[in-house]
Amino acid sequence: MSALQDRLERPDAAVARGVTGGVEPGDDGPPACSIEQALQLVGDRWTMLILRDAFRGIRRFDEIRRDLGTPRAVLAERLRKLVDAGILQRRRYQEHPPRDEYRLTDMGRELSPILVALMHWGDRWLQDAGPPTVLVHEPCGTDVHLGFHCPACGVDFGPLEIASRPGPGARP
Amino acid sequence: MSALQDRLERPDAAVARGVTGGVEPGDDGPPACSIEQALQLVGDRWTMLILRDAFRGIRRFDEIRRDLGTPRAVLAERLRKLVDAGILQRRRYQEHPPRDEYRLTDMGRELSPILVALMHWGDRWLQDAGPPTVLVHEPCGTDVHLGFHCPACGVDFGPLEIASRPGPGARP
DNA sequence: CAAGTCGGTTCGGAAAGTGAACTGAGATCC
DNA sequence: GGATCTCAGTTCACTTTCCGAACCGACTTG
Repeated sequence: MSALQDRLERPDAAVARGVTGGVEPGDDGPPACSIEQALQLVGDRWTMLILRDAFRGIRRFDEIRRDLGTPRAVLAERLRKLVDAGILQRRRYQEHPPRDEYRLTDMGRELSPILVALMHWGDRWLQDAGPPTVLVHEPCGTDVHLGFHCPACGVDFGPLEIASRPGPGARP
Repeated sequence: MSALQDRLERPDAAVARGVTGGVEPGDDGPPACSIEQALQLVGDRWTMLILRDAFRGIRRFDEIRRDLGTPRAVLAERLRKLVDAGILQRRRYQEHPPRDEYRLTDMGRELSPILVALMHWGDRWLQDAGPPTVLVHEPCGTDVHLGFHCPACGVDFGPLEIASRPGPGARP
């Protein structure tokens, strides 16, 4: 039985020590868990949708606002936060009148697996008419597959074969 | 130049027609975009953290509450929502006193790529001391790799090689 | 029978989200 | 050259959600 299977089945499991989290009494500094830290930046409905738009090539204030219907104040605040975090970059695209747009940085572009994973999950469980959009590997046109792969074994696998261990940045 | 590269570079791009989204004037029914639909269920900081805990084997009300510090009312509401959606299942684990726990369904378990993608991104961009936790392929102990893979070409690739097309469930 | 645990609900105040109106720089129209 | 338009916000009043603390009821343990 795999480690995840174990966690899924054992009612009294105190397993999975690896993933740190929770708010300890003397809570100082950022949370140890990367998921929690990531969510502090992008774990918000509007933020995620803004990023989806960025991947779609929608990057001007009013364009985003029209597309999503985000209240202006919220959009301005979220864009500020994303720029401060280094996920978006504000760039002048014309001088007269001066206009800026928000484009993904490398940091932002690497969020794509998260968006793709959300999309695949939504396709599979929420869309009964079939996926409204499919992503393809452009050179060949084959449907994009996002999954766990082991370079050592050369196999694809599912969540049940995953185990977690403390990493180099683990805290005492 | 790839389709995504195109969207990323062209300032006037009206590309990426595939991914549908936005709120059309006579907005009826669920959004066409799977990302948006998925976010309506799991696009919330607490919800994501509750799910992270579920993967860690934390599944009782008070256990979650202690771990995350979620206000009771919020936790109760989120769990209700997740159960209604079919992501968690409420299951009696003892009769005296009657106690239930919340465990992942298949639908919930398939959220793992989203959590893993969040974790990897957080590890890479937010944790300068190195990842606090690493996920390994249990049979061999190698670090888990989550990525885009093309079964036809047999290669791994990045977001720049992705193109989007209307799928079978696309709307007119 | 008193105290404790688990899984909630209820409540009042604080924070965040929301739509509408306003601003201000520049372009365009007539 | 004045009126209007666009873009990218800010400000404001109002509503919704969140939050922490208190309470509750079923059951167990001492």
